[in-house]
Amino acid sequence: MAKSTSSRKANTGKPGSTAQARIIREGALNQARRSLILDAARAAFSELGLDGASLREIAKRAGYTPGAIYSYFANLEEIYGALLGESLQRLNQVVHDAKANTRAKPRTAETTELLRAKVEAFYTFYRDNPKELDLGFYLFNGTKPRGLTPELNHALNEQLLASLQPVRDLLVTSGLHRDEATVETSAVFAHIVGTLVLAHTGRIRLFQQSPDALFERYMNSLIQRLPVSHGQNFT
Amino acid sequence: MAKSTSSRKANTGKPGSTAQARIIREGALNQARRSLILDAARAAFSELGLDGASLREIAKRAGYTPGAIYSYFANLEEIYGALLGESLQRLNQVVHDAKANTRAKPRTAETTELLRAKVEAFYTFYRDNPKELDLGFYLFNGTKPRGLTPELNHALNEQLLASLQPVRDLLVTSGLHRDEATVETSAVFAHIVGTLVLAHTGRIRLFQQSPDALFERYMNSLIQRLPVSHGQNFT
Amino acid sequence: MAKSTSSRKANTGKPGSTAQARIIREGALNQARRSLILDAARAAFSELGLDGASLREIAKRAGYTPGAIYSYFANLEEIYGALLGESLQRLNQVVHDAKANTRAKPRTAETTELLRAKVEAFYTFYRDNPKELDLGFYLFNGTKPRGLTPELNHALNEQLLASLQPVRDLLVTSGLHRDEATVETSAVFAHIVGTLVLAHTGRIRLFQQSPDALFERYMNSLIQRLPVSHGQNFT
Amino acid sequence: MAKSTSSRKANTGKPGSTAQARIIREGALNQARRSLILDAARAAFSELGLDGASLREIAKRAGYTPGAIYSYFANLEEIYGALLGESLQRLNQVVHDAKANTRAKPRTAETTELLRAKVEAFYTFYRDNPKELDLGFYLFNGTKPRGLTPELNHALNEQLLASLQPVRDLLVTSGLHRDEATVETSAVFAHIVGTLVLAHTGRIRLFQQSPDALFERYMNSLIQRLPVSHGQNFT
DNA sequence: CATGAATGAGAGTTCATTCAT
DNA sequence: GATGAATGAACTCTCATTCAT
Repeated sequence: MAKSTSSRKANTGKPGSTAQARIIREGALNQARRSLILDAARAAFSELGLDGASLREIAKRAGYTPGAIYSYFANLEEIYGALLGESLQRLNQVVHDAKANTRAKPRTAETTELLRAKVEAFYTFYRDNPKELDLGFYLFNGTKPRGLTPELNHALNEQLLASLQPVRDLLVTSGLHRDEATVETSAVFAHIVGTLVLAHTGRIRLFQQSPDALFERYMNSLIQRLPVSHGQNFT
Repeated sequence: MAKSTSSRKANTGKPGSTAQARIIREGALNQARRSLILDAARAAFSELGLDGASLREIAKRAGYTPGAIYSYFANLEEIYGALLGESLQRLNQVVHDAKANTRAKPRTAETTELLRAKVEAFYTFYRDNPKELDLGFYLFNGTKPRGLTPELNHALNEQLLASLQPVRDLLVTSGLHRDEATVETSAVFAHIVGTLVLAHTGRIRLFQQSPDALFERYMNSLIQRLPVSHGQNFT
Repeated sequence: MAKSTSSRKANTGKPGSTAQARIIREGALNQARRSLILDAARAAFSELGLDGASLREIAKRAGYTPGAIYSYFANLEEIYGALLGESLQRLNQVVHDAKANTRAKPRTAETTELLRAKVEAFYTFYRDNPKELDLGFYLFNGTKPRGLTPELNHALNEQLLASLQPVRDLLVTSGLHRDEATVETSAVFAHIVGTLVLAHTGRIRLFQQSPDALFERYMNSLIQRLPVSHGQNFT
Repeated sequence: MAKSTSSRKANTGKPGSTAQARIIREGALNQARRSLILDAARAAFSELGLDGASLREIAKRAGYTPGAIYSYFANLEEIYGALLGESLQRLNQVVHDAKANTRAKPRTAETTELLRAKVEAFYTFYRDNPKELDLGFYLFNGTKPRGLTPELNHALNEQLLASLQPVRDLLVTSGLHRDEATVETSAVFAHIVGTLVLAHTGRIRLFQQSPDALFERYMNSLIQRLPVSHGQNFT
């Protein structure tokens, strides 16, 4: 059946454009419109929160009728999943792209500075996109068990792990045992999440603290605790 | 309220009771029924999560009809607010009641052990009542403080601060400068929140970590960093 | 909880009317409004068929908003079930009330004439309320498995059996063995259903037949086959 | 249609073929694809029932997209109509092909046995294809002939009559007056339909009967009532 | 105080059908 | 002929809140 569809399709291509070209073109269009919807979803979500990002609202913002959305996504949760997937992909990119700031201290330990840069990239990403942090937490097992197929859940988890992998690797490079590196990665992740959650919910102001300061403090202490190359030990 | 003491209810007051006595008595009754509703709300909320704790559900569990709830609370969010207030009160109690575990090391630095006990009480409270952590985050979702009056918001914040005050005090006692103690309190709060958020959303399993281990690790490092009385320095 | 509700309710009755009286009154009101909705549902169903009898349509006809219906019925299927239950109750009544027409043949076998009257009552009921025949068939296992709890299904089946019980009893009285009476009851039921289905779908006109004639023909042959008292054999 | 032979398709006609030949060939193609769709529809319908046989589902099973269906059928109901037409055609075939089972009783009255065979073929057809019985009833639901054109309706009726014609003819051959044969044909049709409707809706189980037994019982009584050639009376 | 029927808005989803390509 | 995105209307159902009683 699937075969017969494609063969039929293959024969109906407009003259001058191969079937394959059309498929690619249409696939691109499709992808673009999916993106359009995801943009609308992200905007709705970021302005109104998860509860406000109803299918109707997303459709309205995307310039669609509600039913039209179902041409691109099977259901609302698939949109949420796609949104989170996109977010994690950007996070991944950001962390991977992060480079050590060697401007000020040219001859210091590069590993340490790279580690700092990567963790900071992670921190900054969620600091500046607060809702994307919510997205993951709202979506999964925890507070609001919003479906998600096990496969998607798994894939998303992998993406998250991948984002933190460079951090762990650098911790190992810095002399930490692998297990210890994993623990430290979890800890720094937890610290960042905690700091940002408090910041986003206005709790951090209670202590007249800034999230940036808290984060930097933790980062410094982390680096201090590393066995080698804190930058000071080879004057 | 004055209106509600209508003609057909006027003669239900017991004879021989002054108006004031009746008001007090009724106020107490009122308070009791508010509690009843809050109990129902807490149960519903803890079993079904925020989404499941609809007004209908709460009313049903409290043995009331939906409309009746509005005699005690202006709206659903006021219930949530009250719930959070209650939660923070319990948290306060728990932290204040926490005693140093001096069983094993009778002559060790009590301050340090008391600090550990208090922070642990805080941690344990939220670890064992995960939904109560959610509550605060849902209610004060950054830009969207869900219908809480500024006064209530302020009061709740004060309660939270009060819960952590003992921790800050002990940090000062331990030799930290006041500002530094505040920062450290924020940091430990953030770490706990982060750890638990990751735990509740299943994220911590990704790293094959347990929240307890992560917490204890942080706690130990915190105590290590204190200027005095780590228990080792006066053999 | 249930107890506390009722006790509370008991104390709030208006003066001059006992709580019980109010409950009865309100129960009656409730019942009346349920009836109103069922009337609307029956009308919608009879005019538009099952597909047209949407909850919206029923609500509109009853003068309600869709949501209001849910104060009286848990869901649409419960309405259908109630409709069918009501229908079967009327059928039961009609069959039970059917009396032998002894006007013309005063000294003939009463049993036979009573049998004829009962079966005819059954036939006439569905002939004159064609949609109510559909209702049962659409509702159950068959064509459109529209839910229905097993309990309700069972209850409805019992009602249907009860309607035909008098027929079976009279067949036994007429000398048929019990098993044979059951078979004959099924057969006559099937024949009536078939005749009416063909009539309602316009199929019977194809043969230029009238359902009444077909029915009477079958009835006569049935009576002819009875072992005793056809009315002619004891001049 | 003329429009559809558009410029880009004009040169797809094989060279050397006359316009008429092409029309015929295309007509055949058309017919074949209609069949393809009807096959899909029948499968969907027989597996999922009328409600499940949505246009989307049919299209999917046929390897088409929804819009493509409209090249072959004006709307969904036309598909249903065609499906019913096809069904009746098969019914016709089945009845016509039915031969007397003369194996056991070689010298018995052939007419009677042939009659039995034909009626049984009719019965068996609908017993084994229950959904096809539904089809007719859904389509011609009394007051609401679901979108069938009068012509189609007429044609379908003729097909149904034709299926039963052999039965009527054999009844005449068996000695029944023509009118009486028509009545009996209607009656047996009604009985079969009633029996099967009860069977398909699970109603027959209420009486612990099997449809086959009920049918055979009726068939025997019918043959018994025939004026001649029951096979026993002319040794 | 308490009831609970009712509102009105909105949720996600499905569908036959249309039409530009 | 065929695509498949899009419409628009419909679907059942849930909810916080109101208000006459």
